[in-house]
Amino acid sequence: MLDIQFVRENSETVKTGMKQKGEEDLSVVDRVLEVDQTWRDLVVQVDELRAESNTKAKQIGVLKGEGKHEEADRIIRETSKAKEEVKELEKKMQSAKKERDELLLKIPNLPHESVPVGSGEEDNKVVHSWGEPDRSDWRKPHWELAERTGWIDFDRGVKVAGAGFPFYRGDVARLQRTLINFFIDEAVGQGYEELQSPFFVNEDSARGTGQIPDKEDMMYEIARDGFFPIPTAEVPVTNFHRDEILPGQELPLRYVAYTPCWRREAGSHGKDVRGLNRLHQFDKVELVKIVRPEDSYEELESLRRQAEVLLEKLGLPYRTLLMCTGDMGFTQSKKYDLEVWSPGQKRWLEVSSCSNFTDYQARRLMLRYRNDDGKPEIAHTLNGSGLALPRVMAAILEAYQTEEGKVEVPEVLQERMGKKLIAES
RNA sequence: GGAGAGGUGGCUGAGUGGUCGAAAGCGCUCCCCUGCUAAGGGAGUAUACCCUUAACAGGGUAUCGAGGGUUCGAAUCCCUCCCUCUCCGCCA
Repeated sequence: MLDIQFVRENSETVKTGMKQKGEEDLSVVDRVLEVDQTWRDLVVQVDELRAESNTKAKQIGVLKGEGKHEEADRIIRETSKAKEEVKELEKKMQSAKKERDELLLKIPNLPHESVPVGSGEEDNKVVHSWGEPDRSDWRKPHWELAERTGWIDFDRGVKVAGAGFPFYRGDVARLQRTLINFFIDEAVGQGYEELQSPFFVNEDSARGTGQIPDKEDMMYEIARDGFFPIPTAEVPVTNFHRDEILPGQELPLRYVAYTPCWRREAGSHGKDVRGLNRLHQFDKVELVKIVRPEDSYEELESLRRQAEVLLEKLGLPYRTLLMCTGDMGFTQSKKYDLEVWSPGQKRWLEVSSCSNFTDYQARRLMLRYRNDDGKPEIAHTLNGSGLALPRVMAAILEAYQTEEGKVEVPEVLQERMGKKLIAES
């Protein structure tokens, strides 16, 4: 959420940013300010009343200590009246605070000035591209290849779990594991700390990174035990330092974590989601950064670069999009999407999304650091996929397939993989 | 899963109804002292919010695992939940 103080002082800036992000109801800003004022008035009243009764309680203590019981009883009688009043005002104050914060959560993070203003996909800017997309006609989409060879077993996945839960077999399973290791090792080589996280989180964590209440439908829920299977490693890893004040010299913190991800993907079916394009369970290597506010946009560039290099090393043509204001997420101030070319489908597939959340996410997490003045300050958080596995797998299968229906192993993986060619098993 | 013990500031740890946001020690910061080092002396050292102020700063409120209750007054008493430790059971 945004800093209430900032909203108080910059309501017009907030509205402008909201409009750019495609929010229609700007009245929420005024309502926040209104309820905030109500709350502040109540705080003053309650604090005064409490100060008064604190003073009296102390007097009573002193009087009783001195044995002046009658005087003490007199004050007690006075005070018990005020008690009711405090209770009532406290209730009002709490509900005003709650209302204000709920409204505040409806205000999105504001876009950075470098983000193109626009309303949809068509306004996203291609800022970088690498490699030549292969538009020849003979390449099969990965699902045809995978089904025919039995490398990826969608049908048995349906039997055992459901649609969107495939089995990977033999060399393709091995290729996936090799890719995961490759991605992690690359990040570790760049100074990221590897983290193995829980795959389930509690409600506080889901709330911390904003899955609740905005994106509840995205997650599976294990209601009986109060867990949510993670939709992305962003959730456990960013929550790692929730409610902490980090020593300033520890920043920037950079983490890399491999996890499976579970997403309900309610309502998405059809051609675009065939094969590996969209799954209920998939693997992802995620990069998370916790940085000083003044560094966060620079850190976003290096984060994006970290992800881009992986595709280059794999020899997969891709392009990088700077998302426009209208196509950005609620909590993001700036976001890049990396799209790999899928030569079998003749389309771009999103394999990474690198975002700067500035202090928006960290405020909710109470994730702070001690700045150079020794004062606690909200840190900035960033994350990006490096990379999401299924679509990279799809692109590899399609781009590296041979006319005999085999798949070459990308050179950078050959040694780790222990082979150069994946043949039908 | 059963039985018991416990959760206090950066850390250790005292505090079982009143002047306790909290003793003491350690750590940290600044100052003094001492040729250097070590030792010693003094001061300071949580977080959030609100109010006043141009600012420096000052005042107030809340917070002793979380939430609720009793009371004029709760770290201290009661209830619920969470977590940690010990023993037993189970288990990769």
